Amino acid sequence: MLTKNDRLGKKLKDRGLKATPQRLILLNIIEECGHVDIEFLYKRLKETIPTISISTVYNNVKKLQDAGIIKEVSISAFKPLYETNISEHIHLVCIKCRKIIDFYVDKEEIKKFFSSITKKEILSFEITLFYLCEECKD
Amino acid sequence: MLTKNDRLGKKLKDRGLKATPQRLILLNIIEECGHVDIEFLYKRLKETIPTISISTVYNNVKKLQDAGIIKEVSISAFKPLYETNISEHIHLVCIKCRKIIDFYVDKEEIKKFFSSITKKEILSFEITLFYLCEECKD
DNA sequence: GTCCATGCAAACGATTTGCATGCGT
DNA sequence: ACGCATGCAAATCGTTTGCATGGAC
Repeated sequence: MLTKNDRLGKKLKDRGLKATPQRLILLNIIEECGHVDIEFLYKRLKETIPTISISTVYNNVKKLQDAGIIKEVSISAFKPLYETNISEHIHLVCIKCRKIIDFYVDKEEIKKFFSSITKKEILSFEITLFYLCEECKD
Repeated sequence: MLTKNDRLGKKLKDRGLKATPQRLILLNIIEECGHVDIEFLYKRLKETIPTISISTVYNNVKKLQDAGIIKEVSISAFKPLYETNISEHIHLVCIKCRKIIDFYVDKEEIKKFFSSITKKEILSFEITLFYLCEECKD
């Protein structure tokens, strides 16, 4: 039975990165909170490690990105966000509360749909859909 | 018969913005070049108006965005880009030469497709597709 | 002992703001 | 004459870098 920290530590070591407390907590925050920006990460990290430096946050986010452990999300009117979800999915954004949720799709189905529309071989995609979530419909 | 400047000037005045030379040329550059960043705009504007200030570029880009005349494009690994195209379309990005082209779609068809997949009423979308363009296939 | 990550401070780049000037109406 | 846009400089914000320290292997 692997603890959460063991699992996150393994994730890091598998890519040749040391499993420091800073990195474990950072990964944990991203996993739990979904789509977070640098500022949010820094604030949350400081709760556990009050001495953490903002440069450590930036440096680690970049390292984890390069290692393919986290991914940057670009959505207009949002700051760059980070997520641990590597598998292909699309984002659903509520136009009112701005909450972002992941929606898993059949990657091949999406690629096929757009290949047929564009008459080009689509290799990958970034898709954000805007809607009004249940809570905001009231 | 409207000249290009008349047309761009009207676009500005219709939204309550003055049609200054800086704004007319800025709009003209975005229209001609498609997806441009601030730096590119500034360099190109200086060719015609050598005294133009970078703050004028920033301020005008923001004003035109607020007025709905130009739109910001967010794509991972790209700086924020601006386009005059307001009508809904998707972006095709070559993974090799990074050239971006617009592809016009039937908005309703796209919304219907994703509404049926997600079981939610999709109101709008931001879609970027990655592919290998003809020139780069060699 | 070596390597790498950290925290701090300084540097840097991008963007915003305040203000004096000047143009267009 | 008035209001807004401009250009400049300074201020600010976000991000990166250099470096000394310290911990893990």
